[in-house]
Amino acid sequence: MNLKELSDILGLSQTTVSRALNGYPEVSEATRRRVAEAAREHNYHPNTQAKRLATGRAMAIGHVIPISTQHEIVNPVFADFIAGAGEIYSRAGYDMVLTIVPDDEEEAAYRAFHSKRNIDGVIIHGPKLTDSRLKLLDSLGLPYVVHGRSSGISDPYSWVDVNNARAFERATTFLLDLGHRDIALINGIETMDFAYRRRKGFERAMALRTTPVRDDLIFSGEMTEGQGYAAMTRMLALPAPPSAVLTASLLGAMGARRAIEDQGLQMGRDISVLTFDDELGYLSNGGDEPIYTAARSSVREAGRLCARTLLNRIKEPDLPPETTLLEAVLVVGHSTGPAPFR
Amino acid sequence: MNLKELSDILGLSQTTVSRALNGYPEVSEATRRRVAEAAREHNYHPNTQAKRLATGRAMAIGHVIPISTQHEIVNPVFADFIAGAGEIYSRAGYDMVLTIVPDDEEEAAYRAFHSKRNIDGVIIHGPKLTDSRLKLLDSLGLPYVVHGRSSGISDPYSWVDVNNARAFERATTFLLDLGHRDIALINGIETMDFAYRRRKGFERAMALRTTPVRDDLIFSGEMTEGQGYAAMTRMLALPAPPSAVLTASLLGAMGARRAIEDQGLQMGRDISVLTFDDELGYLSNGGDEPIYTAARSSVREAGRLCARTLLNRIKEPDLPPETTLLEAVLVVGHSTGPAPFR
DNA sequence: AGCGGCTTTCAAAGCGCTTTGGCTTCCGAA
DNA sequence: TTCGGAAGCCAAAGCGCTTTGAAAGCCGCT
Repeated sequence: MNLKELSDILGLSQTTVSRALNGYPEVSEATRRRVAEAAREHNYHPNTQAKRLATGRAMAIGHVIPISTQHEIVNPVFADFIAGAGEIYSRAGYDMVLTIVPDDEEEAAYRAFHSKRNIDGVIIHGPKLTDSRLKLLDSLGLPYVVHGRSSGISDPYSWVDVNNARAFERATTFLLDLGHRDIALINGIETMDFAYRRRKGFERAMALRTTPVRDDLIFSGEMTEGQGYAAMTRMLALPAPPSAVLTASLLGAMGARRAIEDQGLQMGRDISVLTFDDELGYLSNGGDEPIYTAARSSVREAGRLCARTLLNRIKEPDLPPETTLLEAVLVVGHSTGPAPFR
Repeated sequence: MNLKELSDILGLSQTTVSRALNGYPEVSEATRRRVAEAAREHNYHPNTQAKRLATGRAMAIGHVIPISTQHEIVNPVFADFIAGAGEIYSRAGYDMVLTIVPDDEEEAAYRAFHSKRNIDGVIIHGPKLTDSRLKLLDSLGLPYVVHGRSSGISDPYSWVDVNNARAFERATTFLLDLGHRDIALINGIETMDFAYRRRKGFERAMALRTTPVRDDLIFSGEMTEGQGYAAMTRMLALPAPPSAVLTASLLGAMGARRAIEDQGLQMGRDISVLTFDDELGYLSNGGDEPIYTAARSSVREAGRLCARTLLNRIKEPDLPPETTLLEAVLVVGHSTGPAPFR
């Protein structure tokens, strides 16, 4: 059943039927109803491809999901981010198209998106300190919104980000207030903007209290359970181990906890752990009462916001860039306590 | 730059240029080279929408990802599954389009896929015991491959599955051999086919050794860390707690471990834990030496296989259904040991 | 010279929609 | 009674590609 057949049945022109179904004003209410009725009855659904060709809009948003080339890891926050964004897309009638590429082929993926003209805009995930993708997309004229920011880029662009610096500054201050001085940081990869900002926040809090940052208590790497475990194990073996640790993800915190308990120590008493919590659906930080003290911000909500922002930009391309800064909330769990005497 | 412009430049017809670029034989090698050269030089890329409309093929595969309505959880294995499938799709020039829906709207999502005609086939995730989606897709004539199986469906269909029953039977036997008799099962939701089969495998192994299955040691629910923790905690509080537990996922096992250690017990000595391990990138089960004894099977590889099978079916729709049964390998870690005396 | 059979190229007809520009009606105002 | 304009509808021209059916050119053969 296509438009032609339907309009033949109705004894109307394709024009009128098309207009009736798409809510244009130059159709009488009576015919509009008649058309809608017939469309339902004959189970008519416009062919998406034809519509897209005729309108020039792809009605789809692209996401390029990089796979870490070293470790073959897909960032686990994507699932939740996409769940949030997808909700908005489907409500607006947009498709979500995903491309999964090794992280050194990302640019090519964006180019392919553009030259195949099968999407109307993209979300940039995991921006680097100075991310070359922004320039690329600007030059291609492809609307985009960044999930995160890119500190090295001064031109304005649209983004949705958590105030990572502030979150880690507050988290660090929280630990300092508890008397900790040897505070470790198990961070994400610091070429990533979010990790860089977190480090800065951490350093700022330490500096404000004139507490030295110890190089041997800083780790930067992929945010997995295994890395958290390995880093924590190494630090606990130091002559002067930390009394508290900040981790960049709940998985990392779980790894750190495992390392702590492997040494016969107890989290929250012997070693404090404070983590960032993206509120991933399958990895909740306890129920009503959090297990880990954490800076919490929902990545799913960020997905929703990114999607809304992007759809706006596609509708009104000439609007100035729109930015959203989310604040993480610091929730207190059982993983932190006063610094023990040494 | 479109086909018409390019062919004008070349002084050839659109037909010839199209054929040259698509590798049809009725074009001389000389012109083919000339055309390819010009296409590169003028940066010509065919418009995907137009191509799709003309050929009637969408060159895209649909995935419907359900969100648990009760718990708002996106199954964490999807990320890895999709990474595997996406690899195959992009190599074959296919797009991957995702729809995220509450799990009670799944059927509608498939219908929408079909009536919008914007995909050539779908992957069915998380089949139920008797999954209504298969009938639906059959009636729509939409090619599909099931990741998993649906025990209640007798008509043949294409699937890729792990031998869950066998894996859990072997795992259970492994624990029985270590002297365990009070073995707990922390399973997935048992309306899901994979969980049902795991339970069957467990029961079979127990029956073969005439060991009673205790109802109070069976839990079925969402496979999260929190659920694993809660279930294990409850079981440890029983008058006769289990000496070993089978969990359906690494996250569940991590939760169980946390519960065990909360009680001051030690995993592998006081309580044995044996888990299913989907080899998720961000959740590795230790490095060379596994932490958890586990039945292991890569969900990413399953994604690759599903994708290949589906693309085959799209190319050759009349082929009889193709099925692949993967065997999980049992790897021994530190989470299991002989049953302690009571 | 004429002919059948290749090879190579082309014009034009789709694919199923949107949208432009124009054509009828019909009504109220002049 | 005429006329302007609004309301409602339509034919046809795209959108950029593929594919059908036909034609032109060239070859060796009789």
